[in-house]
Amino acid sequence: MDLMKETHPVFDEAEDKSVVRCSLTSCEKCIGRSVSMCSALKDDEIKLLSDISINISKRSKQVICAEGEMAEYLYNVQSGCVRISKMLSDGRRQIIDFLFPGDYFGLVCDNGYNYSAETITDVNLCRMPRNAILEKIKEIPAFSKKILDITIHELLETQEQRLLLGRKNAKERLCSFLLTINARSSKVGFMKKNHIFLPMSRADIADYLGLTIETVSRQFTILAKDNIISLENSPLVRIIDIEELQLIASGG
Amino acid sequence: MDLMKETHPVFDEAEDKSVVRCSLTSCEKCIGRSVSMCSALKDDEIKLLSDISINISKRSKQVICAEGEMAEYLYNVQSGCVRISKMLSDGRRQIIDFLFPGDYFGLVCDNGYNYSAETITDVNLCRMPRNAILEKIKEIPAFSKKILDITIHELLETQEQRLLLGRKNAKERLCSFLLTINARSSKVGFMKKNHIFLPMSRADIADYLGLTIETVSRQFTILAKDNIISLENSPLVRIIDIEELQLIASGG
DNA sequence: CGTGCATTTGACCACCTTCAATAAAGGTGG
DNA sequence: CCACCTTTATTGAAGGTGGTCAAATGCACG
Repeated sequence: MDLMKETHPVFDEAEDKSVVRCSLTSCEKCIGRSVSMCSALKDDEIKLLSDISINISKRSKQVICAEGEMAEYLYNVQSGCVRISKMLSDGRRQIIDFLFPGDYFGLVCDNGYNYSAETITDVNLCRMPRNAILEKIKEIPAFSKKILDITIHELLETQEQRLLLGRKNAKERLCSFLLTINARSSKVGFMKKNHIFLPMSRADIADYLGLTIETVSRQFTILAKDNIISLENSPLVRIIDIEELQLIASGG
Repeated sequence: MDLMKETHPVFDEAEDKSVVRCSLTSCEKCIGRSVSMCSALKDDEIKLLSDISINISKRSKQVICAEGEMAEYLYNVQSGCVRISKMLSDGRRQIIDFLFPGDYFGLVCDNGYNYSAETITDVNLCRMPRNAILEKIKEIPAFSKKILDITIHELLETQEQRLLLGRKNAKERLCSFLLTINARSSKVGFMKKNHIFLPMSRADIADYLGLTIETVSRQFTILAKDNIISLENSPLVRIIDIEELQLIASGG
């Protein structure tokens, strides 16, 4: 049974007791209140949302939702790291994004979810019914505008990523990745300057960058040998030469 | 001077006389009125928009706007084909999308345009001031919702494209491309069933698919030899075996 | 201290790119 | 209308970047 849990992360007996009704106080403390879509809502509007939202805790390596599944809910990441990905029938995988506190997912889909979402670390989520959100979008212009702004920003990043996948080499891809993660985690503010925490595996990074595990590992080694980064304490990466990193990332 | 025109498509002495005020009747005839963002507007709202919009005609191979430039306008394609692309400093290019009648561009940017737009064929455009559109978004919920829907759809397609660029091989990429163009041009309804009109060059297709001209050309030849498509009359492609095309595109 | 998994490293290989030549198509001027 | 030139597309041969396969190392956990 322990093995089943590992290979089929859908098993999560802890789920039941980890689901709790959302309270106003939990909304007050939520990071989404200041940086995510909820920041466009007034206190009384938040109240309406919190009434239909629940807090969910999940252990790492669990499935939150699967590609193709009916899209019932929208999720906001409150703590931890989530990956969203798409798959080809033979198992080739493309990771679309790594989500950190304040990010949400589940809005962008037509009919069913167009990607799977899985936890990378232990995660706290806020789960809202999708159709209720769509109602709010129609009713509250400021909310609609905020969602649009976030979606546009997401589209910009995805277009940047297409330039990476279509035209950058392995080294340039990894440098771009490190800078992206650095910028995002420093924005959420839970890392020392120029220190990057990488909760995801080499396989995840590879599937995000359109490379293999081996190529990612080799490029890490090369960047460390060239004194551009340091890999001293494992899941942490220290950026030594950020200018050089930026130069490589942008294609020389 | 003629040479300048070729290498620097920014020169377009015909532009002045090809710019005309937008009229209500031109809005009535515009394809955007039924399929694009304008479909969310009532007649009197269209009137307000048409007052601040102008119609622009451009010859093929002209620059509409350049990456990094101040984003003043939003454009709606009324006829012809436009490509939008991003570049690396050394000239490597990634085409983000080919735009057909009914498509618009210029909304998604932060500060300046994040991509260049160039005409592939002769093109008719509707040009609107960007900040006026942003005002309308705030004022008219139905308009805001429509823009959001279009943006979400765009994001879905861009994510699908990331799976292509990150994980598909050359043959799968070209098959996916042919199916995408086929679906889009049949939606606008100006092509015979299973006939695809490809106004863009091999170089454009290559830069869209993250490949080289030669690889694209070779894959075309292979698909034709395998009787999956036919290349008889040049810019037109006929799909012979669409099921096979779909099978290859989705990774076997 | 041994097992299991992730990561690193090495050797070889394949797909796509690069370079180069040829063919076809398109545009211009005589 | 044809000759000439330019541009674009096709095809071939050689080369390189990243993939595949395999082994070794490191690390966490019982």
